[in-house]
Amino acid sequence: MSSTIRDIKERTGLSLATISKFLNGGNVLPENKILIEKAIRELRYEPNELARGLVTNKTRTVGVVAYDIGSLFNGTLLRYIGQALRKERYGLLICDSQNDQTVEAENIRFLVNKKVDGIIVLPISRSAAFLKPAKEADIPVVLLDRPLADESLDCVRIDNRKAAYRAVSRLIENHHRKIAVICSDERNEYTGYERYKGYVAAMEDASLPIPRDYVRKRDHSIEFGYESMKKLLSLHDPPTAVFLSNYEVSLGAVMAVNESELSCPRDISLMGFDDLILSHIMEPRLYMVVQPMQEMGEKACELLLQKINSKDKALSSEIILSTRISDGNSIAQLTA
Amino acid sequence: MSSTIRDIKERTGLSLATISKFLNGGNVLPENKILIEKAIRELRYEPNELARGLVTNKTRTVGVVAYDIGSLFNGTLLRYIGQALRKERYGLLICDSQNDQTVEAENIRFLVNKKVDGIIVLPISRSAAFLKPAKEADIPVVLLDRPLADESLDCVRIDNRKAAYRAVSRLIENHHRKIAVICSDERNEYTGYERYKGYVAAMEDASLPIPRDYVRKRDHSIEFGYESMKKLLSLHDPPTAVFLSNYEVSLGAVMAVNESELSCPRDISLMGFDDLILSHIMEPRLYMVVQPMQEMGEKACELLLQKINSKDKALSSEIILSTRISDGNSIAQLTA
DNA sequence: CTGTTAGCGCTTTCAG
DNA sequence: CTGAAAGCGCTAACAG
Repeated sequence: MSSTIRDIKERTGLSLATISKFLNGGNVLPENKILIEKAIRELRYEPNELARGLVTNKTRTVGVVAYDIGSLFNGTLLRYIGQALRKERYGLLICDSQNDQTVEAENIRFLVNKKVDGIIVLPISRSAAFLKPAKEADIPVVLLDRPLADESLDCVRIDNRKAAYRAVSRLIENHHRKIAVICSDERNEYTGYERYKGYVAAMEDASLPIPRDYVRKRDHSIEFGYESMKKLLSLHDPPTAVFLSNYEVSLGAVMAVNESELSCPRDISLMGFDDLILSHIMEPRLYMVVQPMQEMGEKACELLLQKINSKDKALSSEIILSTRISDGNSIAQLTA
Repeated sequence: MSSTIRDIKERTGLSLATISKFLNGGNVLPENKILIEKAIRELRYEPNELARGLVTNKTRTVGVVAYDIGSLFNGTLLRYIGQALRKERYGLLICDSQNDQTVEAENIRFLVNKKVDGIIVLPISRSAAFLKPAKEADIPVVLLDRPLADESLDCVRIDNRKAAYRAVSRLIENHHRKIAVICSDERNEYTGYERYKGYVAAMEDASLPIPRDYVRKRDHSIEFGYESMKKLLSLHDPPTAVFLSNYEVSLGAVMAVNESELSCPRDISLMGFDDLILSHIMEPRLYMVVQPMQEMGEKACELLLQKINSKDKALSSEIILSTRISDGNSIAQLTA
């Protein structure tokens, strides 16, 4: 059994209050300070955070609910969040929703019961209902990557539609007119839908047609990217460029191109999304929409800590971070 | 503020003890049961887990300390662990060590302070020192993927050396004699070293030479796999086969081959490690050493829960799970 | 600066 | 089956 503050009391002859005060950074006589420090060392005392949390209603711990801990996007963001929180001496509790709304709701309840001081959510659900337990317990929440449909809460994200618009525009600037898109289904995913809309807007603004065959919508997976690219390449009137609207799809699509007889950018130009691991190492080096992952993680933490430390819950703010397009060699400039 | 057991007492006129008993699954009169359930619903009561943990010293929560949450290997394992724990109605707290021993040690202390019932560790450190806080608090620990050098603790893993030996033997069976290896450095990583040893043993048992140029040792990264494969392919006496000893390296190496003029398996045969996302979709389909990720996650949970629920701490056991080699088309059969 | 006292929300004897 | 009371380990007034 580990030792308690009471053992220190016995050992030092001081009162609980004095010791507690010392532990929390208060001022005590130098001689007592030495006494207490010695006792702590000898007893290997560690404060019981449960007891502490029970009385203070603060745990100096932040919870993160991620929609899929197995995905690189989530993993990368989690890493940055962890680093940011560590700097502020906050602990981090991560929960995986396994892409399942039921689990997601449970996770919120779990963290609320653990009395975390705040929660960062990478949500699956589009509705705010699952956040109710946090709201009732008055625990601040910040959304990351995806906002909700029915309530505007604090959120850190990019403007997916604009990012996609710019990406497709870049292809158009290079005189591509036959541009296809591979993206995830709107029913599944907020970001997929937004990016698709961006593609459509860019095409329409340039008065370019969007043949049905050029739109491949399904899910956020390597398999889908691979299959779709194979299909696109085998069309009797194939596109000259493809907008790959997320990381997994980008990976799969590049694999399909590399397996084929065709080469990028000679035969097909590519614009990808999310530079997670591949851009620096593979050929063709993809032009990609780059999300500021680190900044996203950091801003989410910053915003959350701010809400934690100021009980004026103010209006909720959306922080929209800007993306950039990293240059590669995957786009051919066609002649006008 | 959320409601407490006391509010239920007021509402029902029953005593704290009765309500507590009900909450913990004890028997109460049917009429009281109804009364309590109604009050719980109306007050949206949720037990305060801190208070509960403070008195019971049980939190029904397991902590996992992963060495790098951004890696697919960790992420995949975490996903399975989460699923297994959920089935047993245990909560899960994940901590990321950011590949840093200091953070790793902090994470252990953090979880101990959170009074988790047990901890699963995917360790960075090779020495057991960082686990001391858990030991002192009498919290059971199970290692996953990697054992420690100086103490034999409960551990779930594969036999890396044997797995590598078999993988390389498979190449040899196909009459390859010039076989290279790309692996991580022994100073960095236990598994890398073991796999390298397996490679060496297989080569020696077959009396095959190991030219210095054929051994590329550094780190567990896509970049390194890519660079190394480029180097190997450009040797004046290149290997006919390469053993890629981990997932990242496998990815990078395949990219390098696909970019080159050479083709697999015609010009170069490949044996990979860890089937995380690519095997089903890419060409060449790699022969790979497959770790039973799901079983690893599940066994680790099983073993831990067993230790949690039996205070006889018995001897520590190592569970060595078997690997298999999944067939692909990345190995050419040479003529004897 | 230090000590006394109460109490956070819950479980757990022990009587009844 | 139920209730009264003690206490888990700590912090937070308030006096001194």
